[in-house]
Amino acid sequence: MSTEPGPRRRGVAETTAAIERAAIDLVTEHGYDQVTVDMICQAAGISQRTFFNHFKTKDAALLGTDEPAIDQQAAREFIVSDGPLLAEAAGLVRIEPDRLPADPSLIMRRINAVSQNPVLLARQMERLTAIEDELRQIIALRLRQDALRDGADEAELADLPEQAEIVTHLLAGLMRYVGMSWARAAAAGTPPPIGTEHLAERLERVIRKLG
Amino acid sequence: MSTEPGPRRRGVAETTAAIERAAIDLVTEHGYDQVTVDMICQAAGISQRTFFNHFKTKDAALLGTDEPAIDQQAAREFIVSDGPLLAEAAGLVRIEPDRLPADPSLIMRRINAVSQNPVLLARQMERLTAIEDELRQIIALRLRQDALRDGADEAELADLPEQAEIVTHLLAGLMRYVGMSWARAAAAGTPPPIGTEHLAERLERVIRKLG
DNA sequence: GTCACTGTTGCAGTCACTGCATTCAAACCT
DNA sequence: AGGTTTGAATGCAGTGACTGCAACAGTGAC
Repeated sequence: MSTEPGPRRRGVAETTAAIERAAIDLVTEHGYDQVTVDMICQAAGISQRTFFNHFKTKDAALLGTDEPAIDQQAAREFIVSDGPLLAEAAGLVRIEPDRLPADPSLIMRRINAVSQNPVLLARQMERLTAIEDELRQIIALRLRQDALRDGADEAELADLPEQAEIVTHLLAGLMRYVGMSWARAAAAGTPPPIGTEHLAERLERVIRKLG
Repeated sequence: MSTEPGPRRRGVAETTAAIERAAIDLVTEHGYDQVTVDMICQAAGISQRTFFNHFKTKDAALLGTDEPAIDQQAAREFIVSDGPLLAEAAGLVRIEPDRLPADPSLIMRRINAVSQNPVLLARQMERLTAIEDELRQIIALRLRQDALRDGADEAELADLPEQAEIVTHLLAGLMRYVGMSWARAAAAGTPPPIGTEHLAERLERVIRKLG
């Protein structure tokens, strides 16, 4: 029909990357509401059906395939550590490096796009809830370690699961904070946003007030 | 045309309530995915256009018009109090009584429906973010009070806004916990779910571990 | 060459949601 | 009472996200 010979055989990874790039570019230029899936498809040179073969939703394409996950090695160390709980726990959540887009500038543009769109920001935050379960189990183990170390009684041990849940939710809130400040710094042009180290001292001060 | 004489003049409130009731009933019976807006409209005896005149989205009809809000009187007391910060702050968020549905059993059915649907649960949680801004300002005022009382220095005062944001996010996580346990208790049939009083002692124990 | 595999596609259809113009009952006015 | 205004409800046509299905075309294996 045209000069393009049927299906482009460029492999899953390339097509996926092309979609992500097109999506970010368009949203950066026109804003979230003004961009349709059809526009993204056209820019990426694929059909709409192909788009939805690669991404479950329009939002997913904008957020990318790199999801936050728990660093298993760090989790093992965290469980037996006796350092500041929240600050250490905040360091558990990472993004798997091999899932990151090949083009590094894409990350920056994505952070920019996401931080300027309430809808995307909300979706981004929702992703964190996906790992909350895993997180809760790790925190339960850590609390158990702490309790045993302190020689806790029966009643206190029984309350640990519930406490783990509270801590997990507190932590989820904290991760949202980290995400937001990261996005904000990125949007403002400040190059390397905060890590969790910077957070530790501040958290300590905050927690002292909570009692 | 039919026996029904044109548009039912039953007032906004009644129609809204009818939609809410129909929505909850259907989702309770068939599950979220199996219920379409058309079905809700038919059950409520209205047109689809009317549905969207009353609710912005399908989700909104299921969650109801009663949104969480900050109790202004409680907020004023909170700012000058020197009690446990997080536990007290968790008590600030209420649902305006006059916004609650007339039929009390509707609330129970709604909590049940929402707690069994991840999508709705997520939307419910999103609503909390709407008041986070207001919350942050109140917490900033409270932190300022605390700081002045303790005779804080210049540097510490400058850090207060950032601290207020951290506390707000921690608190947001905590409110999600309260909401979840409430929903869980309701789903399990346990009649009166926890209040924030019950939370206070537990929180104290948790926070002691966070340092 | 044939065959299985896989990435891609078109198409038809569903569902959520919107803008616009219209209708009808009730309240208001004279 | 008769005319006007108002506000809830509606029909309709259209957009945009998303799905299921069947088909098609390069790619590599035998």
